[in-house]
Formats: sequence, structure tokens, C-alpha cells
Amino acid sequence: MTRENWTIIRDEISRDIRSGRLSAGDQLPTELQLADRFEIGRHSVRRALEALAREGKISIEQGRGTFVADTPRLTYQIGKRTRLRRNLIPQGVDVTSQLVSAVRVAAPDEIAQALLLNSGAQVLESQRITLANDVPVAFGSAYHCAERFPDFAERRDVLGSTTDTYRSFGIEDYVRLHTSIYSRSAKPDEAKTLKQHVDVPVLVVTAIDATPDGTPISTSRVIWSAARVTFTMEQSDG
Amino acid sequence: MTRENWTIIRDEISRDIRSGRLSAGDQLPTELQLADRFEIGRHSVRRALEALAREGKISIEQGRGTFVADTPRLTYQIGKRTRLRRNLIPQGVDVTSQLVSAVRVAAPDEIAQALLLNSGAQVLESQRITLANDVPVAFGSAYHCAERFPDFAERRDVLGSTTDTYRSFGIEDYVRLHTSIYSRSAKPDEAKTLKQHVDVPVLVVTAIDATPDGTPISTSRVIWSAARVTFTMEQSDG
DNA sequence: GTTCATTTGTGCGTATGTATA
DNA sequence: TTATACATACGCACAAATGAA
Repeated sequence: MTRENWTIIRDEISRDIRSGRLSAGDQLPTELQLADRFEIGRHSVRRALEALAREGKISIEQGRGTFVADTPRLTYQIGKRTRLRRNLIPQGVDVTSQLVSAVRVAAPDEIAQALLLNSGAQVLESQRITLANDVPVAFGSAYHCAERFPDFAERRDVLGSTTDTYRSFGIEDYVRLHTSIYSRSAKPDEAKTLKQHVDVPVLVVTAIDATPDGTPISTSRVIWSAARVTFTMEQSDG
Repeated sequence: MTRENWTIIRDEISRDIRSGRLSAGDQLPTELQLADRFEIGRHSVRRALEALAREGKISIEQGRGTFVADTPRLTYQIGKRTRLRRNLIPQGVDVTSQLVSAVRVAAPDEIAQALLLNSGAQVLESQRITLANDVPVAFGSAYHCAERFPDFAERRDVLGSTTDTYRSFGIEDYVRLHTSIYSRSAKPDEAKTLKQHVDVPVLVVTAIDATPDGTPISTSRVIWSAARVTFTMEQSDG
């Protein structure tokens, strides 16, 4: 079995990126130019680019061109005390998080169960998007009991940190109770929100936070770009 | 934007699988038959099948045909006390794990660091593959200090369980110290080992286990089929 | 605001290679 | 050996998004 055409160009571009011959943000030649240069069909070029996009090494943008990705992989540490900002900022990453929407809804079953609420109880769904160096890395929703935290989203927006917001509700400390992670392919709208190619998979992270005595205070479901994050867990306190 | 051709057939097959009209193990029509039936080109059919394979819903086998996947997604719980067998067997899954090879090697830097050994110390690398209901779900290597656990792999093979093997070395209990997870696309040989399509991504899980006092006893690097597993973590003891 | 060239996205037809039974 | 079915590959046409004239 001789090497397939498309893997040759994939590996060459990949090597050029690693070696620094192509650097973050650089525009690649167009598909036709690459096809010309490597003397292969455009299909093979597209296949190579698709593979690189899936690995998060390049970013393909219709109508504009193809660029070397400029988003290094983050390490996100999940531990007993998981804190977004304390986690990412030490990596020299500028982390911001924006409130997209906040609505009161009747809790879906799995949300009610996670928060130990009666089925159909009112919860506050806060949808947020997280950016690292202005690049989206994750988005999703957190759910809080609407009775206990009626204006959680507003306070969170003003205070700028989840830890401070809980404190304003009289909760001095909180811990991660449960986390689950699985990988799947991205839906078109998810890819759009994360400003990434549809072919890049996502990691779906579901979590439950609680007060130190074990009372659940929030549950969340967050979609992460699989190419932009590595999760680590310290089982001995975090 | 009207729906793309290939998403139509992808969604129809996906629906047929969910509804039970196609059941696990069933063979799908050939690509040409599907192209005929949906009145689209074979390229579009292949694209749809590729997407389904990537999600783990079907299994494409060159020369044989395309089949509905018969491997449900496992839930693998990572906790302070992570135990493969205790984890998977309660799900009604028949878990077996086979020793592929066991060799003494000079520890690569990251292995030596994880085990707190001197750079270049001898370690035992045990390569294993894990099957659930006879389908491969993961494979990888565990590393033990060769001085302390000279015949770990042999004992593990005879005793059939890691917990019992440690016990035979006088270690009554061990805990998970650290775990990291990231997603990437599969390499051709990894896909082959996992008997899955190259397009299905893998999850790379690196872990360190230790005695309860925090002394590292093993580190491992395991490649999981992203389509066949969900990881969950209980931060309060596991 | 519109038009136009550029660039990526979708789609079809066809030929040939490779793995399996 | 032969037939079947998936894999790779090329060429071509047109659609859709972007950005500049």
C-alpha cells in the first residue's frame, strides 16, 4: 500500500506548522494552488485540509481562505474546587465569559433530578459563552433553583465571578460533586457559535456543583471545542 | 439554504437506527443501492455514511459492507478509587482485558517524572487491550517501576485483576492521583486496533495511581474509542 | 448598494485500487 | 479465481460566502 495522496499534503502542512515555517494566523495557499503545487486533485487537497481542521491545526473559512489556527490548546483542571478563572488565567490566557441569555423555565427532568428539586420546579437557565484570548472555547447553560437564586445571572454579570456571586448569596464555598464528559461531532450551530469548522468534534461536559455539605446548587451542560482543551483531574483535592 | 443532499440520507439512516427499523448488526444497503434509492451520487452517500461512522452509529468495513453498530456507549467512572472491572461489569457488560506485551524499558522523561523515578530508570511497560462484549473499547500501556514490580504483568495475567495484583505486592489499597483527557483524531493503526473506522476520534487518557499516602505506583496512557465511552467523575470519593 | 472576482462548499460522473468472502 | 463492496482519485460544474471595487 503506497501512501495516499491526501496524507502527503496533510503531513507536509502539518510539518510546516510544527516547524514554524507556517505560523499562527498565516493564510495558506488556496485549494487550487495547493492542488497545482502537489499535482493532485482538489478533492485530495480538501480532504487533507479537512483532516487538519478536525485536529484544530487550521481554520477553514468559506469565502475568505484557510489559515493556520492561532488557538493553542488550553488545559482545564477539574477538581473538587473547579474555578474557571483561577484555572485558565495562570496559563497566560485572557479569559472572559459573556452572558448570552437568562430565562426562567420549568426544570427538565434531568435538571430537576440533579438539583434535587421537584419535577417541574422553576429554574434559572443562564446561557454563557467563554472566550480565551477572544476565541470562543466553550458555551453552555448553567441551571440554578429560581427560588433560591432568583437573580443569579444579573449578579454574576455585575460581580464578574461565580465565586463572588455565590458569596453574595451567603455561600462562602462550593465544590464540584459530579462531572461527566463525552465526545461527539459538532452540530452546525455549535460549530458556528465556537467559530470553528463543523468537522471539529466537541466535548460535552455535564457538572453538578454543591455546597460543602453536599447540597446541589447548580448543574451545567457545557459544549467545549475538542481541539481547544485538555481536561485534567486531580482526585486528591483540587 | 436548502438542506444538503448528504444530510438527508444521514438523518434518515440515523432515524431508522433510533426507531429500531434498523437494528444492531444489520447490514445496510451498499453505497450504490443507497445512491440509487435516494437518487443522489455515491459521493454524497459516502459522506453521509462517514458522518454516521464518526458518531459510532455504523461500522464501515471495506470489502464486507456497512453495518449498524452494535456497541452501546459505556459509562466509565473515574474517581478516587477507579477500578476497571467494578466499573463496567455492573452495566451488564462483559469486560475482558488482554495482555499484548510486557517489556522492560528505560523510562521516558514524562513517565519517570510521573512515577518520581530518576530519569532513565527501568520501568515495566505492560500493553493491554480492553474489550467490552468482545468489542475493543480501549488499549494502551501502564508503567510500573521495574525494581519494585519486576513481574507485574505476569502476576496481573494470572490473577486477572489489578487490585489483586497490587495486593500480591503488599499494597492493600490504591487511589487515583491524577487524570487527564483530551480528544484527537485516530491514527490508522489505532483505528485498526479498536476495530473502528479511521474517522472515529479517540480520547487519550493519562492517569497516575498511587498508594493512599500519595506514592505513585503506576502511570498509564490509554486510547479510548470516543464513540464507545462517556467518562464520569465523582469528586466526592469514588 | 451593487457588482464582481476570489475562495471554499456541495454535487455528479467516472475510473481504478484494495479488502473480503 | 471471481464477484462484491468499500477506498482513493481526478475532472468538472455550480452554489454560497466574503471582501473589495
